[in-house]
Amino acid sequence: MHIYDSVQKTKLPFKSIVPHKASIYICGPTVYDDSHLGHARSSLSFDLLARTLKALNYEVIVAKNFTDIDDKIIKKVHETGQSLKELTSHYINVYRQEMRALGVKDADIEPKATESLEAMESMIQGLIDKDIAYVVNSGDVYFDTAKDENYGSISHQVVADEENQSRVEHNTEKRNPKDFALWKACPANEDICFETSFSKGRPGWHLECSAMIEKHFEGTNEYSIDIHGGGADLLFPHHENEAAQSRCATGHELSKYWMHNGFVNINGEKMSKSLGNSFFIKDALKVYDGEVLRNYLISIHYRNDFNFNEEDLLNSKKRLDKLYRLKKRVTPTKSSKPNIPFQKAIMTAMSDDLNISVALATIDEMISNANDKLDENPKDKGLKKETLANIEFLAELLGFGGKEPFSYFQIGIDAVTKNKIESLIIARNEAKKAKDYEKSDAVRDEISAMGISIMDTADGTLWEKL
RNA sequence: GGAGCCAUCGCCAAGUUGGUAAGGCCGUAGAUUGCAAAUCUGCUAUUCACCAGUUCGAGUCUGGUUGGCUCCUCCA
Repeated sequence: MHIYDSVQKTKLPFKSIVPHKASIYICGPTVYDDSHLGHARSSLSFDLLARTLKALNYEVIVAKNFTDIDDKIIKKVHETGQSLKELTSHYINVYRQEMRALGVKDADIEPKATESLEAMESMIQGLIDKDIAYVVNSGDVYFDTAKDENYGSISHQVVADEENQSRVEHNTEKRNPKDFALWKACPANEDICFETSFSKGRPGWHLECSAMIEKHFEGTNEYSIDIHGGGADLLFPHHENEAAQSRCATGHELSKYWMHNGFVNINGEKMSKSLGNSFFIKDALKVYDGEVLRNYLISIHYRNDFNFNEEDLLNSKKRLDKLYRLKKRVTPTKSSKPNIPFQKAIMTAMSDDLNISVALATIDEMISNANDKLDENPKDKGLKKETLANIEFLAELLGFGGKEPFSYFQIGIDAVTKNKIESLIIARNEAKKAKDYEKSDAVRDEISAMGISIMDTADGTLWEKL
């Protein structure tokens, strides 16, 4: 397995800190709003990573956090009148459902910030004791970046004169403009806050992840985890700060490898909350099946920017349709073992920093070969069994192709419509038998008008929803 | 202002140690079919934004130019 490390900016062979085990931590969502396609892509990217490592016989532990306390959440609590718990658990549940709809496997550990306050407090206290962190009059606790000589080694952002360059207004109590909050004291009129030895307040965003990683992973004396993942926008300052805190708190590096996924753009523009052009997963799922959406979102390498548009989505759906048509041809049958060269080719591609394009090309080739052979010998049982095994292998590794093929082509069709289609097909076949092609074509037009495509095969007339 | 990424056929897109351009969509010719659809086969980039350099040889390395994007502010 080779993965691209964003810190060293090069592809590196993956050597886990404990042999045959891989620990992965992914920065999850802040739960105050619905998730958008960017969250989906990030999740999908690391889902693919975890699945690939599992297929390579690693024992994989994935942790993905929920940031369930921060200013935006507090603001929304006050706006809606809901309790903190009501609000955050709602969005956590929605997130989980949406991720499942996209075929993302649940993380093994899903820590919440509010359930990790002790770990945070002790990490902060430890940094204060070492004089790496300091408490200011307001009660805020800041990290003194000047105390960490490796600060900047993650993102390579060397901000020499940040005070002049930055557009941020700095708290004048900070020792250094680069210093960032580990803990934010709450205003007197704020009741959503937590008591600690240094002040009543809430955790800083960067600190949460560091504390949760230390809480849930054992690590070694070199690293806490193998891979830390997240969106490309988190590299700086979020991951830089995480790394600094952890380095100073534990005496070793936080993560051996850092991976960052690219953005999802809509109309060539970055999708973000502040731009207000978010495409929410819930809205996408109203129009497209979760598996189709997954297949599309993973079809472009995770580090590239992703330009979402319907034409490309339909293109990728066509490839998935072909896979399911092949599955239909080999159903029903019992699977045997996947074809070894095929399996190897897919694993080689995915082991190369998740080279999905090569994997997809390999799948297209497998489909083409299988169809070709089935054209020659439709009753080739051995081929059918192997083909089904190939598809099942893909379903496990890439998370698509696992559905029963006939139902795949009937997604969104209710029983009444289904009956109507089937009776029309019978009517058409009767007309065909009588060689009344004018009538049979008219019936076909009627079926097409319903958005259904039909195809005459040796096994009878099959239909698909377009 | 600082840091960095990207530019390959009409569209999407692969191309780790430089060795002579994967795959999909679309289009097109054919096999098959009552006609379609599906499936299969053939064809479809002397060329990788542009210029210069290194080299026997560069899409791949170096320098520059142009164009697009991101981070430095909550953000996946």
